[in-house]
Amino acid sequence: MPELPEVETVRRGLVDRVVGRQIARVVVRREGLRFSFPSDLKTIAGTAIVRIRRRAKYLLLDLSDGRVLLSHLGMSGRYTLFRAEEVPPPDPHVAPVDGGVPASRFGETTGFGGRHDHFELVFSDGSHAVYTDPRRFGILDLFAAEAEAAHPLLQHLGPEPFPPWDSEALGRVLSGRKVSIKSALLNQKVVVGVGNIYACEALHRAKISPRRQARTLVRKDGRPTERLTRLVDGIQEILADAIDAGGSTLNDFASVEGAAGYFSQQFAVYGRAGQPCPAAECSGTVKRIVQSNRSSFYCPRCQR
DNA sequence: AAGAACTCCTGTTGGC
DNA sequence: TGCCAACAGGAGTTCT
Repeated sequence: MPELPEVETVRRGLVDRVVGRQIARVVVRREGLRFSFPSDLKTIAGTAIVRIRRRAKYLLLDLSDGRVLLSHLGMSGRYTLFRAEEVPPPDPHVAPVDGGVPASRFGETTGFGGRHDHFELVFSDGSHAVYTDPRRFGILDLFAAEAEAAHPLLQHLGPEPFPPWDSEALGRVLSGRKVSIKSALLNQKVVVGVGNIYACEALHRAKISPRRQARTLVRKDGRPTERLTRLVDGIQEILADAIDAGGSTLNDFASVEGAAGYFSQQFAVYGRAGQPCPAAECSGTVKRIVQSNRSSFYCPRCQR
């Protein structure tokens, strides 16, 4: 589910509700997600969350003892926050897990003790943050702040898709590359934060075929083409629109759950195979193809 | 070396 | 109605 705008929306929701809180306890309900949970995860008890940053699609929670808790939502991860008074009553028929909050008979719907609630942070004021991830593609890691720059998941990441990043920067990376522009956009070494959906949408806005070779967007002298300029504009516009859409629902803690999902307005092409291209003056039909094992949606008529 | 394909997992959807 | 294959999604790993 989450691409950069969704992760940013979750970050903002968490900032409002957990920055400044002290972690009283960590409840772990399974071994790990994609990777095992860090063996010292429970040692974050007693620290406070002092800041929450985002890098690419990673959330970075700065702890008061100088360590960083890294969280990636994978494809189905979400956080649900409960105030102390919202914690559901324990079900006497269900044994507590890990000495933590007993599973509730409401667990499946509230996020408490549900089958995919893998860990939770219990704060000293009695509130909770529950991490739920049915597909378990998420990642959790813990390391000292000084180790961040060399972290294997972070050190090879490309630039954030916002200024000063621009078409010249993107052009330098794409020069000579034969890979399709769509696949290039999904490569986090090229630019971070753009996932399958927004890559399709940005290419549609820029009227560029996802099949076009990346190198054809760069002139021989290394300068960006008009297409490349349109593409960077398209990426930045759609990400900004999506963040705004997420932000508009932030009052409600539901957005922290990720329930807001992708910003709700209709996508122009994503998931719309067989439907008419919504671009002005275009009479084409949206088509679905597979690139690098991922679905691409585009209009062969207006996207060249 | 670059690019494509495969892999992890599970809930949902579409076709027969 | 029931069964099952296909699909979705991020990114590390493996293959070509």
